[in-house]
Amino acid sequence: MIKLSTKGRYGTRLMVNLARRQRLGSEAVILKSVAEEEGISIRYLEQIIIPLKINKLVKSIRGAGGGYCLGRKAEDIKICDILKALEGTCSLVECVEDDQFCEKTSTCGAYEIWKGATDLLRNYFESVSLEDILEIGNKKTAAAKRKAKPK
Amino acid sequence: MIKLSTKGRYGTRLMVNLARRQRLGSEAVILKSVAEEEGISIRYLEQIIIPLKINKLVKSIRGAGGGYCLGRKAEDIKICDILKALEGTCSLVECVEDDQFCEKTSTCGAYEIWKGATDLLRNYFESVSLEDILEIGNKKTAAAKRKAKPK
DNA sequence: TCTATTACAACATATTTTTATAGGATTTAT
DNA sequence: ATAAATCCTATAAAAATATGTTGTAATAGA
Repeated sequence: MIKLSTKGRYGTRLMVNLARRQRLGSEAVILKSVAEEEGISIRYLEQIIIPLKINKLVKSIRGAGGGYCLGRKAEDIKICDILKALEGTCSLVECVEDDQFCEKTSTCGAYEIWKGATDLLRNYFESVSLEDILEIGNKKTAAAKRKAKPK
Repeated sequence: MIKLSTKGRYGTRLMVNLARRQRLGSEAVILKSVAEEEGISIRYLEQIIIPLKINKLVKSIRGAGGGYCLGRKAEDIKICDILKALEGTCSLVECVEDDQFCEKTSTCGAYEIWKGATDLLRNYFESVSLEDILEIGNKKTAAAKRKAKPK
């Protein structure tokens, strides 16, 4: 398994959840409700959302009646932004980002492979926004409805 | 970091090393020399090579003068084969491989993203063979030589 | 046949990172 | 004031990442 960590996965679901609820009209979304909907421990989400907040991907409103909302428009938040905030980088291996990391990069055969794969991934994650994901979700739901109630 | 584990990384370097030495005429390559060349603990390589052997990506020759060699031609070993042997799968998340893994896949917005990224990666890793990597390495070396000794 | 070399195996141990839970402090609307 | 939230710190549990030890088995070459 080329592992996308739980931080990256849960954090993305958190952001998608926030985007969806915001589109449906919610002002501030409380983390507890996200935790329940997504089936993730609220204590863990609290930790995960910190870097999202630091990177201005979400804004927080403290106190009663508070919660979280997106830091900017859903179409301006790319998956890559989320992963970068949570995992440090969007790449598969350190050496692709940091040429100090390994002294063998100039002779390493595998390097070119990790570079190629990382570029592919980064391109993809840079191209997809939260808005795009919501659209995909809508199509899925519509398709499911057509299947359930044909004609 | 979307992490490619050390098993996957070291294992790939091990295989590339084996392929290169084999092309240069070595019969059996002893693990100790790979460990030294790659700067990886031999103890760890011993653990990593076990699944490579089980999956017939390498053959072992026991006893004095023994060592390891590729299980088949370098052009017939794809990166994907190596990663599958070492990491179980070539995918970013469990749910893409195993629909029993998470009950939310039908409604999960993020699912389509992980699926798309995984397909991209798999395609790429299925397309690159050890032979291809050696060719890339040759070009790099040639380019470096041209640069060092121009005209 | 003996010896050195090498793979193979089964553990044990240590360190670090990831994953997750817990308790309480702080802020704020009502 | 109180309840509802975020915020902050500590700790626990599990997995990944190694390293160490003590062998056994196979084989080439002297």
